[in-house]
Amino acid sequence: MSSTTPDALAQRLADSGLRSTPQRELVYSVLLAKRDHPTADQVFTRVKEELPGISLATVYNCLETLVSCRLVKQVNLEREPTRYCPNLHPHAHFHDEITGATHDIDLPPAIFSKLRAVLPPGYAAQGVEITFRGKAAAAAVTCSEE
Amino acid sequence: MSSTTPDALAQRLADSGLRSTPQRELVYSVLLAKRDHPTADQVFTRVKEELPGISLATVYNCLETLVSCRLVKQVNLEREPTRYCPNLHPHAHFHDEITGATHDIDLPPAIFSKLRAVLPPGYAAQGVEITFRGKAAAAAVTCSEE
DNA sequence: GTTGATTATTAGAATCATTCCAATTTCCTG
DNA sequence: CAGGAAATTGGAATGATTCTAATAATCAAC
Repeated sequence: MSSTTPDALAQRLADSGLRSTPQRELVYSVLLAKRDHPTADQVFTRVKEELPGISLATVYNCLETLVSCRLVKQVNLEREPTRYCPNLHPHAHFHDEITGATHDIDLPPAIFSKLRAVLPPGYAAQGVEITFRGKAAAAAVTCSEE
Repeated sequence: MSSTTPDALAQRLADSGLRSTPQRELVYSVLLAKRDHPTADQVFTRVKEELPGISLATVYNCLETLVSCRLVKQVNLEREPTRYCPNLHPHAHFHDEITGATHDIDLPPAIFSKLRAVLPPGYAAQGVEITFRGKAAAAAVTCSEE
């Protein structure tokens, strides 16, 4: 599992010339603590328990900062609110249509060469995003669970 | 190529107990005419040239109707406005980050079994969505071009 | 450690795609 | 034609996100 600890945050921020702040640390630790792909609003709710004075704008700012530091990825499903994911491994998402939960699916590196093969010549993909929709077995557990 | 003509529309609508209207036909023909994955707003602009009195709400309604008839698919990239696509073949999307254009990429059926294989037991995918990001060669042309 | 300059946070206003609403209008069916 | 269902319409409402301008925290040098 990606051993990206909250401690790593200060370093990453410094690398980008940014400061480590209580808000940023808390937002990041909330993402690490419960990897259920929360929305900004859900992060806001969780973070407020520890830091009641924080504002939603700050949560958005912190999330944006974490994304720009490449510590967190955004996940967009349909037109729903953006979700945030601290899993940096190459992975796909499985959107359970029954529960609404989103699970991470680890991807073997081999799949990427197979996918690249479907691109016509001249297409240079810098990234791929794979999203499944369907039903997940109740007991199913991968690298991320709710 | 999918030979879904505007004529097929009336039949599909009837199958769903819906009426064929000038607005619906025009919206659909606009999608067929230029397969560049337009947004609702872009469809609105194109449709107004022929039917100046049409309202944006109607365009949204028509698009929604076409989607519910399974004649058109929605494409969501990041948090950008929803785009509409009359290509019913299984296909991926390639989002050209330079031009902003979205191209269809035909998918060989084999890729689906490979993708299904990455799912842990218990996960039943009903659909997959694959989106590439990167640069497309200028001359690149697939089943859909701008 | 005070002074500035830079960077963060904040509350609330603004934006923008989309949906909702209530009021016509259109279209069948009898 | 009359009645009723289905569509369309303009405008208001929604909701996630971004912007703005003001305040607060932090850092670097003196």
